[in-house]
Amino acid sequence: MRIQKVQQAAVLLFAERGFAATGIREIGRKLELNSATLYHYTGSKEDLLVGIMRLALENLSTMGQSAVARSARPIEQLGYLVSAHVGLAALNPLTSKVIDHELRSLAPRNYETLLALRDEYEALWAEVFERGLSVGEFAKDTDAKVARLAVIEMCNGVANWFHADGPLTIIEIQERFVNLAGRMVGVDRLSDQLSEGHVTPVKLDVEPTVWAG
Amino acid sequence: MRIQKVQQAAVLLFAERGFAATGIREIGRKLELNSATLYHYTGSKEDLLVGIMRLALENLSTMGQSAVARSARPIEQLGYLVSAHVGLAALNPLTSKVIDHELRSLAPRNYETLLALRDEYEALWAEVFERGLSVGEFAKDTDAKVARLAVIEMCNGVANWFHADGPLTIIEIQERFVNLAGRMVGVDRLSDQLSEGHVTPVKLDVEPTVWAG
Amino acid sequence: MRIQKVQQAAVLLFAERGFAATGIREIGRKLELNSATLYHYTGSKEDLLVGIMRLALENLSTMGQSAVARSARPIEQLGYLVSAHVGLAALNPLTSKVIDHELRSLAPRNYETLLALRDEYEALWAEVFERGLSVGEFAKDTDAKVARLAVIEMCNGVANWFHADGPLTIIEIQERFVNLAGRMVGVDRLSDQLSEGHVTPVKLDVEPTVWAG
Amino acid sequence: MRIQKVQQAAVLLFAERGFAATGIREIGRKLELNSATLYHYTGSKEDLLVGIMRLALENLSTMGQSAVARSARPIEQLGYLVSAHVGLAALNPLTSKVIDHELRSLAPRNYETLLALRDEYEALWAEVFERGLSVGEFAKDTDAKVARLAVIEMCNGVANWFHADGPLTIIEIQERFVNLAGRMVGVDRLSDQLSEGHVTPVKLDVEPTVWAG
DNA sequence: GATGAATGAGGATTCATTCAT
DNA sequence: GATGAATGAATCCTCATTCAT
Repeated sequence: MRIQKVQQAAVLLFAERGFAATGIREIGRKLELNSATLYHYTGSKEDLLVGIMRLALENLSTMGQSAVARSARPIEQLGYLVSAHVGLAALNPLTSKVIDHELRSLAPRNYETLLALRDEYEALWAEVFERGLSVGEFAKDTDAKVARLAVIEMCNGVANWFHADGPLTIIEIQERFVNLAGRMVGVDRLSDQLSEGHVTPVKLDVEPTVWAG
Repeated sequence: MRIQKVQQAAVLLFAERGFAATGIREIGRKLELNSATLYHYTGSKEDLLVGIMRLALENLSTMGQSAVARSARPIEQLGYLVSAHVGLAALNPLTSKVIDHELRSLAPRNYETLLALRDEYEALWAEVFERGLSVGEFAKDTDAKVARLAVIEMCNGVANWFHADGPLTIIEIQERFVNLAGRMVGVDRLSDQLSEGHVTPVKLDVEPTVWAG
Repeated sequence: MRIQKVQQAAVLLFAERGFAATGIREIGRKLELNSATLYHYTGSKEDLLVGIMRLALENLSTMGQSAVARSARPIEQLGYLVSAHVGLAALNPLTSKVIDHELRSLAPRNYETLLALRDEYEALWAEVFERGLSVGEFAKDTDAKVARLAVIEMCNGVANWFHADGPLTIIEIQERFVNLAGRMVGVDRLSDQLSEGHVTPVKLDVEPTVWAG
Repeated sequence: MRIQKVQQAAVLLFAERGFAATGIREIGRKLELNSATLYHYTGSKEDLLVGIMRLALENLSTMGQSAVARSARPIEQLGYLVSAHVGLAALNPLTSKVIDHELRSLAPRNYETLLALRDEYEALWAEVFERGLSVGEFAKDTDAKVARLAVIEMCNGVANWFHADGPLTIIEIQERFVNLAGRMVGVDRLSDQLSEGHVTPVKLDVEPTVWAG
């Protein structure tokens, strides 16, 4: 039994019912483990959540930096960011739900730390939008902040409805979302402009493997 | 003390911390009321949530129908839907968060009922996208389902960041979002095509009035 | 609305579920009355019980004294006591259950008072058994105390199973029980020796009228 | 701490104050245990009651079958049934009170199950009375049903007043009750006819040991 | 008489967590 | 690593009762 299994069980339940509504005993039950045993793997229920979120947010941030580094042109950077974000959300939907919804469940100390991680990530987007505008690659009438928030939120949504056994592959989702985002800033068929192709997402260690049925 | 005040206090806390993490005593404390007294106004904590969500979802659904009824052209219908949805989310951000996040907190019976309400609403959008494509008003390469989910999710996001005392008015938000949604289906400056102007949102009875400070 | 109706509703519920398991609101509901209104009729839930038990026990005691006064012979006195007790239990089964089971629900002060009433009544029986033995009307090998307790308990039992719409009339029950009690002290067909016939029981004001169906 | 101790504490309190009037905290206090700890031993307060009643009723039923099996003659069978029942009631008075009074405290599901157990036991008595009459061992004018109910009820009563430190031993109680029951069906000195002697009762695991003082 | 609103105390139960084994 | 027993605090909710209207 490894910490990873514990985190996966936690992610599954946190995503499904929420952190507050999930009992430590439920996590134990899912692992066929006494709840007391979980305390060999984690200091507290909140620590478990923090470990999950930190890993996911650090991954997201790193991925974002790589995405931006793929090109010097804001429009392409936007495409890679969307591709990476959507890829991560589609391949790790449960973990993505957790980072989207459970920041508020953290005690102040942890909240600050993890919020900083997320802000760092969002700052990448902000810069891309600002440069896209100043450089003139984005439509002039774009509101950088509103557009940024809209794009990120629409990408987050993927975690809510994407299913691996659905009609679309992850690459197809990425393509559609890149094109949608491109259009939002006035660029058509942005997907075609990504010379490196779509970002291949990584399956996070904390993402549980759910069997389709 | 009216049921409305109870619902507003509940919305405030449910939106902030989540349903599961909110105690009935906290709601009472916010109202300076003994927790037992709350049970004069509601049958249970879940009933309180159901009352709130039903009202909000019914409102959303009605609003959506009116929006669609404003025009026969899918592209305009999309604009009005976005305008209405964003308007509601901006004027009632806390209630919107609750309907976005707390469906999962409901027991099966209530879950089904309210999910049906939301599905009814989303069906309006689905029809608009399908007709927009078949009629040829939307760009041919639009994926109706993906685009619909993306647009709705980006509109929902407004509830997460909009503040009445921020730099933008509700109408400005509506305009920007209508334009973003228009572009997503290949139409520029959709806001200008809405002959009736933007939908004026209604402040829901359950939405608490928060004082900016 | 009279206190009597309140007492009847209370007896019905106390007999069915027990005093502790009956809520003041349930009594109100049965009367289509707000629970607060009940406090116009009684000082407290316990007062309600006390009123019921006092009336019933006083009735029982009075009835017992009359029964004993009907004859100077212990064996006939026993017959009349049984006839009276069984008659009361059969005509007022719910109230009888309450006095049999709910003494323990009373606070010390009330407990003492009502226990004294019941003891007074049981003393009548004790005297009859003692005189029956000393006078030689009861079989010599009778254990006065054991027989007395056995007879009383078996009579109490009537309240548990007698139904007005059952196959036996109250008089038939009385006859059978008088004969059983007679035999227990060695006298056959005691019922035939009761020159005054069976005691006609009184329907207590607190006994609810239940409709057979 | 064993489940048995928990059951004993529960029986003590349930017998004294009734199930509904007994708090889970009181049971804990009696055991010097936090009330939460009780939930390691039982699923709920009602489960605790069910466990107690099931054990007692199964014991009663088994004992009744053995009693009937001791002889082929109904009159002796009656004697053994009374001996067994009274013996059990005298040795386990608190548990007996619980099974006599608390069936009504059970939720429908449990109520049915345990009522069936009790009915099975009472069916043994019914058969004995019917055969006693048909075979001609019982007085011809006996009303089988009434006599049966009277005898059982008078035996149940033992639990209400018997004390181990009283003047009579259990065997003496058994003898007197067997004789009383015999006379009720027209047979004198039935105790002398029980060739196997009185039934030796078993102390149930759930019966608390109360120290006389 | 009657009631809606209100409450403090307490109901059963579950919580995250600790610790000796 | 693993667990059963244990607990204090908290959970939602119901209790009997009071009181202004």
